[in-house]
Amino acid sequence: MPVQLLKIIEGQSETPLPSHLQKEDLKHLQEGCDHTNKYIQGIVTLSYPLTKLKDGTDFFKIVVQDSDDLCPQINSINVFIYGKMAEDCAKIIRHGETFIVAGFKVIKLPTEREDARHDCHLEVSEEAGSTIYIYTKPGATAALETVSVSVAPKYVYTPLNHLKDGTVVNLYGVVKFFKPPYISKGTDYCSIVTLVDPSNVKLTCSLFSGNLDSLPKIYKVGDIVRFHRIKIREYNGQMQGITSGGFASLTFDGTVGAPVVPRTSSRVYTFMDEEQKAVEELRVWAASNISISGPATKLSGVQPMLFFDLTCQLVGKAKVDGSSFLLKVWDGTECPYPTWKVPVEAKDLEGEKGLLHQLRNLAVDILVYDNHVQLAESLKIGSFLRIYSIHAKEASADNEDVSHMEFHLHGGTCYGRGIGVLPESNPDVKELKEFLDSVTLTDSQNMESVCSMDIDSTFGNVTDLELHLQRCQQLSVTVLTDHQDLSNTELKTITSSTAPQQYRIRAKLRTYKPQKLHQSVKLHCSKCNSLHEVPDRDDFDFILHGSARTAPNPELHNTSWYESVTWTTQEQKQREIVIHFVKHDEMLQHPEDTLIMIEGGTLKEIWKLTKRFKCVIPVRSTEDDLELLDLSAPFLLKGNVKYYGCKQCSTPKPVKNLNSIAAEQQPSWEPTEIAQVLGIELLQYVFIMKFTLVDETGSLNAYLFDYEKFFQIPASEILTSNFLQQKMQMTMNALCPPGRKLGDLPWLECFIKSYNVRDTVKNQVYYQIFDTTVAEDVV
DNA sequence: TTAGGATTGG
Repeated sequence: MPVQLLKIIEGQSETPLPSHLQKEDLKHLQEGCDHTNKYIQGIVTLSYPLTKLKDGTDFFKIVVQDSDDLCPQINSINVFIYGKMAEDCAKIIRHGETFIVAGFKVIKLPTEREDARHDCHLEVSEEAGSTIYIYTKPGATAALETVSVSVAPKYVYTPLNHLKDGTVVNLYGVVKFFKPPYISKGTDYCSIVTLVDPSNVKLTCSLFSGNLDSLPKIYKVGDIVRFHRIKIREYNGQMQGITSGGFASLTFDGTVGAPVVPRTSSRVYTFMDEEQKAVEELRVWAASNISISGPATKLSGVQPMLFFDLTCQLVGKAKVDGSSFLLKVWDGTECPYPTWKVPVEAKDLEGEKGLLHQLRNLAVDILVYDNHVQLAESLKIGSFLRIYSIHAKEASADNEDVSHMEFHLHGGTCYGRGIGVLPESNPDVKELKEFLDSVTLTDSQNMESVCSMDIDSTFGNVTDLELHLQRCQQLSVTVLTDHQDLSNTELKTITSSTAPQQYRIRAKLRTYKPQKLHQSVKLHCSKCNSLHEVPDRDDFDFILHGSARTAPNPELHNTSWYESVTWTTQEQKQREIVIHFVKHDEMLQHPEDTLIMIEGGTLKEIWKLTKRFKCVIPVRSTEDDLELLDLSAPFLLKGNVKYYGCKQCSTPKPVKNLNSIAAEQQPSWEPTEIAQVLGIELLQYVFIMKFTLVDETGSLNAYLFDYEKFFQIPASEILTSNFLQQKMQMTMNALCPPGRKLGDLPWLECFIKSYNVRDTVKNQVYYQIFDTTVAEDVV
């Protein structure tokens, strides 16, 4: 969190600006772009009197002219300063002074400007984390120069690895485990919440409150919470959080890309851009660091001996006895097993009789026990619930031929067992409601046929909507290798959102580039992030020819760690070829285990040697050592693969460093290890492709950057394998069958992440596919 | 104060 600071500095040299800040030209300023590390500098040409807004906030407006870049079209901008900063600035800012601001917000107004002023204005305030620097002219009044205001951030958030016993702190965390609020044995409700954050430290909090509403509204693992004033204590050698006076919490959906709307009962809370940023950052972190259980279980998917969470609607309830209570719920799907019916007196059953009859095959009985009874009694018919850790138990009564399924919510709160009421605004509830509505509609049309069906015909009464859903959920030609819990985002939503974010999408591949697949293979340096074309054989040949002019140096033959053999070719123009066989334990190894270094060989000769020996390193002689060839040539050949080094990032070391690998007990001659001892930054083969993806709402171009995972073909091997090239072509034909209409293209499920790329003129958002692979059965 | 995560009974 940037420290909000307002300073007066005499002369620019006295206190330099923070080094991460870069000057932004007015003409490059755009609403919606990330200006986090930018500042705007200009001369104050106009200022207005300090005023107060309707809500009492101080407001100060100035006009700042970019003195370095007097672009005739845009040379000045309005700056709106709010709150304490407005008051401070109004006191000290004078015309002609240099004004610098970082941490501003760019706002575009709908009206077109006709003067040379920017059509956006800057909004500046402590709350937005802005920093203002004013360079006063020498000789300004002494009183002004002494003004220096330093404002501490309003809230400081402690990472979970920095918690100390006995402190009261504010913190953010991702929910790793929780028990929904339940009635404790004392006087309060209790909720247990275990948080984790990017420090990877866990914190379990015991939260108590007499008011159910003031406990965090956590609905699922992965939700993000902000706690204010939580007390930290040590318990059993671990830090523990516990509610203290003034405890307050906000809870957010943990889904990347979902709106950042806090769930809270407080009417007053601080929530600024910084909070939004904190939540978004935690979401992205959580997406790849928290394992969230798979898709929610529906009644149609329950298995015996399963504990599951169910999102459902309450349609009936009844007192059974002192220690158990019956809930009748449905989720629109039908349990594939016969379900038990808990016998209760008709007079004890609360709920709409007509609906209960209508739903008699879809609603299930859940018996809740002990501590859950009191809460269950208070539930309202029609409300939406999430019941956590229901036990699905297969049982058979003596008088039954077939077994049935029972649903129990056992007593206690182990594993978060409990009942939570979901608000109608909850996205899962919205989805469920839509589904239930459609089921009710269908049922009212053919109720009799549905109800007359044999209950054992498991999927006999699948509704039209379900059929439609099944069609929509037809198998994708790609599968996700992680984060299956994320729900899909429409492409239009993605293209209209700011980056960086991560999304799960379901789209069709309209086209891709390059169409010639071998052109998709590049070499990538993970250190400097550069991409290179794979050199062709002519390049290598040329370098080999060049190095052949250097005569082998006999003094370098037969050392302690290699044995050397020299051949003279029988061609007209005689050539000398030297092969140095690297020894292990002073012994030569089998050829297939041996690394050789070669001087003076041709492309063909080297290629032949790679078939016989484990590794081949082309070298040439210098006065006192062997050295690698130019890095445009492969520094190592192993199997079918030529390994290259990054020219920019490599600092070749003496070849004798290989000795350290040779001396290992069982030298593996791994290219990464060889590269390391030779000071080579290994370039990796990678597929780079551009996929044009479409769905019903829009399209976007996403880059595929894949070493091996997506195609399940190593990029390093494809250039030398006809078989793999054919396999890749077939894969692409499956993902994007040539000559098909858009509607007939298969679906792809992918993860994509958006990211910003800024050049001198503008910021652009790109998308990259990740954690996605071609489905096994596609090729 | 309460709970302090860590299933399986009715």
